[in-house]
Amino acid sequence: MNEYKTLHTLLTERLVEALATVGINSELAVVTMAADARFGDYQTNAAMVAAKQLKKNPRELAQQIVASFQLEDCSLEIAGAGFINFRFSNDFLAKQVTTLLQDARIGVPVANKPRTIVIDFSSPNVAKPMHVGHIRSTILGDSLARIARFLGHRVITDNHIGDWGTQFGKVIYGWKHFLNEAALVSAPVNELVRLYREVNALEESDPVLKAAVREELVKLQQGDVENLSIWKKVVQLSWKEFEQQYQLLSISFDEHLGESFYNEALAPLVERLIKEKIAQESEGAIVIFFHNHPTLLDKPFLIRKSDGGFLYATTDIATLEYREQRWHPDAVWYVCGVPQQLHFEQLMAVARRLGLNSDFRHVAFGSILGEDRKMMKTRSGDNIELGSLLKEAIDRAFQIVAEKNPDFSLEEKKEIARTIGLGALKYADLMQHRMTDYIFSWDKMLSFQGNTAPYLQNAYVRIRSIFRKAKEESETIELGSICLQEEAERALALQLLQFGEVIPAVLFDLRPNVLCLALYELANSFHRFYEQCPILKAEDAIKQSRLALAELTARVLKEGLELLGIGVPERM
RNA sequence: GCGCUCGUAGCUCAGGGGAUAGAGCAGGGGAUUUCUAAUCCCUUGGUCGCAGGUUCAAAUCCUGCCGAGCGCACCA
Repeated sequence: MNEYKTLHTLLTERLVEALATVGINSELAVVTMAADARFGDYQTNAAMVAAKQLKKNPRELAQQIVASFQLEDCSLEIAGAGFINFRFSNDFLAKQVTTLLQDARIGVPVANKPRTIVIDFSSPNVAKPMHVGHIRSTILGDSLARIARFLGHRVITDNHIGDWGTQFGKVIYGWKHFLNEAALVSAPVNELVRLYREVNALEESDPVLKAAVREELVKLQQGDVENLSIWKKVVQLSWKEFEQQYQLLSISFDEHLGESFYNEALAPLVERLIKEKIAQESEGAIVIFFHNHPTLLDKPFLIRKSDGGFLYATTDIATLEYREQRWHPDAVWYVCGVPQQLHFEQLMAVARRLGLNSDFRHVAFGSILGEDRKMMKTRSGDNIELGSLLKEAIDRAFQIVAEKNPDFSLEEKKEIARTIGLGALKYADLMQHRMTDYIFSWDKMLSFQGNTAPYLQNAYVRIRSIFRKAKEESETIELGSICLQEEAERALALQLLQFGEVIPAVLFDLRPNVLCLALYELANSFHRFYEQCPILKAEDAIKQSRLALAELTARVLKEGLELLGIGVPERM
């Protein structure tokens, strides 16, 4: 499959040649998918752009380009102000899509320059449950990691957990005075939260207790053996619970180097930054100013508090350096909400000043809102816990499956419910443009209509069903070479061929919603094909061709969903 | 005050220099002796927040304004 080229690549290469013949800069060889099927399969606006630069008539230039363009299986036409439209022959598309049957990568090219990419995402806080605030980072980050890996990049996923900070004073005090051992065993993080809240409440009216809490924190920071061992247990218990949730979500990390991992690096780091005149004292604290950044002029970056304590900015700088030393990354992606935009802008400015020139990207995203358009919260105003969200997704999916297929075994219903419920939850997040705030709706994400995971999974399930039936009818199932006669077949084939173009495009601006849309359109094309083109009842050659199209569709759907971190059931 | 992000159909959202601005839901009308109707087809619906500017071409880029959300010194 080395010589396989996507339709887009093929057209771009030939267009470069044609433009060269006509004497036009090859940079203008930009090919896009046609805006409308009426205009063919692909189009280029090169003639219009070139006409402007060369002060020539766009349609005449288009004529010359078309005359110089060489690709047998593609017909060209000039339309409108100077658009050039490309339309492949059915035979050519059929031939191309047939070759995909032999390709394990279903037409997705491997990156020609593999990069080392560190992806920093999820980052929950120890002794607190994960909540809605972590969901987008977790799902988005995982999907980006999967896609980057599939394209051949070296990816390191690092969960920068919040395992150090002032909250430990309260947790340790609570642990020593109010710990309920039984509760700690059954629901560890819940118990830790209870301790935190109890101490927090008492503290307000009790200055003596407040001082004692403060003392526990200081002892921890100074390395007190007992407090350190309590802290370790708290971290372990929390991580264990996080891991269960990640496992349920099929998400894993290469590293989970939390904030505490960098503790010892912080003091020398600040000293060094002061010595190098990058940081300076201001109002008792140590800060970094950005005199060369107009928008950051009045926004210093605090790296040491006036009481000597460090901040997450300090840890982030230490992390920056650690990652550089250990992995020499070409890129570092921080998958973190848009409210932290300023922090990352500052952090990246520091990185540049330190001479780090990886491609740092803040992969920002908007908030999840409730039906009232406000940040999603429980009725009492607390954050909604991830665990309860996952459970509800599965429960709701179970209801639907049980209603639709009461005869499935309980075990199968449960498994299908997990795949559908969690898939729906993930997909609802990923199908959204990441910058927009979106309104969370169970009914929408679990619907079988529209751009949802169940709709895509259903398309896959229908294909599996066809193959089960085919197997009943005859022992061997033959996938023949594909021929495209019906419009629905052609449209489906084109969608299949474009999978290999979409995947790299997702990484261009780090937006899996592009992939979601492509998969939705594929499923939609398949459903249309399914309605219009009988498969098993067709005569042999057509049957084999249509089975092949169905098989490819199933593979693309499965692979595409996999890249989103979503599974597919065999039945539903 | 400064900054960031966003204003597109009744609702939820795509589209981020190109052709007559698209989907889903909701509303209306159809299709089922079936390979899963958990689907498909048809249809109603829009001054792309407002005003300027750049361009052969602006929902898209620039400026200003209005509106919403979020950040901006010792939390993360």
